[in-house]
Amino acid sequence: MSNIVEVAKLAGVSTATVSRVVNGKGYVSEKTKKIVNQVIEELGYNPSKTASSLARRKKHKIAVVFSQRIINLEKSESHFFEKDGFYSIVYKGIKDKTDKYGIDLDILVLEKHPNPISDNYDGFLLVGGDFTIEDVEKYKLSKKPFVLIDQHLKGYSIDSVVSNGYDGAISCIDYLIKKGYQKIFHIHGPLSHYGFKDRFDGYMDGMKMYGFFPRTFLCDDINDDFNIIIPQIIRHTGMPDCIFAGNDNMAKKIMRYLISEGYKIPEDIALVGFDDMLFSSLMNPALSTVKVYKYEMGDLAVDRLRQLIYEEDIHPVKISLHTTFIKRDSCR
Amino acid sequence: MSNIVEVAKLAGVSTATVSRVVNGKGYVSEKTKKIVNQVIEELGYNPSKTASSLARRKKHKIAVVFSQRIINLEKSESHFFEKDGFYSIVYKGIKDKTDKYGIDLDILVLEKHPNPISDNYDGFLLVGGDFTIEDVEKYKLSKKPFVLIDQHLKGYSIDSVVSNGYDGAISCIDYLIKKGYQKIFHIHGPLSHYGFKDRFDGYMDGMKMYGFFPRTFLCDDINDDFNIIIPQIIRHTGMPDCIFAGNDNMAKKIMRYLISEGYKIPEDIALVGFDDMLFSSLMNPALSTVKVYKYEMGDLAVDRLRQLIYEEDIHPVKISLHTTFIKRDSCR
DNA sequence: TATAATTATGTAAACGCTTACATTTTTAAT
DNA sequence: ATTAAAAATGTAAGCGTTTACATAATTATA
Repeated sequence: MSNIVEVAKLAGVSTATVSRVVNGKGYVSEKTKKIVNQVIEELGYNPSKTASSLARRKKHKIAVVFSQRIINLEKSESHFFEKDGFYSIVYKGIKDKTDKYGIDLDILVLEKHPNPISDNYDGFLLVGGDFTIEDVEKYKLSKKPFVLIDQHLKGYSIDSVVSNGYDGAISCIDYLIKKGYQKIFHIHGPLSHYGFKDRFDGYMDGMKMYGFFPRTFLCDDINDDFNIIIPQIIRHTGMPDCIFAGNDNMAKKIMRYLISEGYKIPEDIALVGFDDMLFSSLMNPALSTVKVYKYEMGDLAVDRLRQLIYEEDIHPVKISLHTTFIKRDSCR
Repeated sequence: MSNIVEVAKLAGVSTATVSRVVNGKGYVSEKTKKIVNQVIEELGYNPSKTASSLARRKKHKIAVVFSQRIINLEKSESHFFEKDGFYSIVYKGIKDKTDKYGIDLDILVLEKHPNPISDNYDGFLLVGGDFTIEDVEKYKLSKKPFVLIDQHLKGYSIDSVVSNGYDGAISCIDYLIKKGYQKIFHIHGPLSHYGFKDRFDGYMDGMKMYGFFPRTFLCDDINDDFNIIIPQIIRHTGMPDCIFAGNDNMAKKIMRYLISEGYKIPEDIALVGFDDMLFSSLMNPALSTVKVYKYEMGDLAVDRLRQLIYEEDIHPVKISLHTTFIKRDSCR
């Protein structure tokens, strides 16, 4: 294994210069850049990450933290995710990007991981709506940068990458209303989850914008039995002409119920989801939904975290990825 | 973050001594050991892995390599395994042990991983029967230690951790014969896989030992349709009174066929598997099998690799974990 | 053309450990 | 009591980078 000294010697420059061309920062003339790169090529020089880590005081290693709930949800137990889950795709975006940058990645479970574990990582990716301000405070104490994915805490200046559910919901409602739907119900999950809250707000504003009466129903998106919930809602509030579900998983369960009760979709009742999961286009009828860019969320979050780690005086931002309404067969 | 120098200063010793107590090697008196540990405790000193890696020229990082076939087999696609597969449990053994030692672990796919990737790892764990001598030669070239898991290449002095299928098969055949079975057929997978070969040899020797005629049938354990294979075998060779399958997965498929054809197990025909998978005890009838210590294979392999990495002049060994016959309901 | 600003390169001190080797202390052997 | 061996500790040179700072070369400006 050749090292930076050999390269420097052969190229007739100092190690500092080699370091500069390798890392692409600082002034280097084109001429020397070329020479150095040539020597690097010849020697098959591979900079030592370890030495670099020591000198830079960076480990080139981050952790992605999931809540136990998410891990269970995506059915992992001993190792990891099924491939089709929402967060599984977010994770794929993360993993591909960290691989590309040569950043090591560990998976941590929020409820389990010991404190202070922060010594081992340059930063954290906190994934999912379960993160509370209390959780986040702990990471703040660690003085290591982190970014929230698919969660944002109102009133706190915390870096986050989320999907723009608000505008997605509005464009969806907009479409539905223009198609003549009037009694559009919104069935959503816990509003402590940013995703649900944002979609909720979009729905509300969308309905009000057109002067329609919004009707929303909170449920436990994971544990509730929709065969019980839906008839309850209908009994209390009357029959909607369209149900706008908080996500595709809920929409799936709702559809199952509706079909089992003999409703025709979309003739008797329309149904729209949110997320655009892999299964959504395969449902029968194919589910109209609002596409969330899950992979891109992961991808962007890594970029963001990298900036926070390697650059200084970065102002916190909330990155919101636009969503797109996808019309399929479950609505007119 | 405190460092070794602070600890040394406070403890009134040299950094060398601190290093010795931290790593538990070299001479240190009990007295100083106590003092140093106390200071470490007080300061919450956490040795820098990075610095240690640099000084030791070790990365504290290994890779576990699976073949694409195994990954597919255990249904992973984007991330990783289902939890119940054979290699999934081996992996769990590996993961727990590396976590314990603070060794980083990467998963690589044999067919995909670029060469030379060896710079990034201290060593390799090569998992599964798909590894050929050609594959292995590549790792030899890298000059990094590696150990084969669940595979052993005849005639080569390569470190490996396998299960003792030979004695397991013998004890199984021994049991069956003593129970009066005489026409015991063995249906096995490719003999290039050490596991199958070893069990095969055990079966052969066990049968011969009692003077019974062995009958063996090779099949593609993954792709073959047992609804076709089994009747073929019976037609050609006559009806066995017991089938000894190369592994539980095959036994499962065989049982499915036999039951569909109306055979009573074990009254009409007995069936025994190998591995003791999670599902085996849940089958109906519960499958008799030979338990393979999968978790322990992973666990031991890590220990072994660690020795190879950190100690010198280690003589190569083959570690063979004894198996145990488990009598359930699928045989007398 | 002289001077300032910009760009290019080099020097050398970190980063936080490990370890070969040297030295001192303790224990054992005679 | 002397000497040898074993045990304990220390010294200091690495490990392979990065980077603050200094210096030199080039380009722009007046």
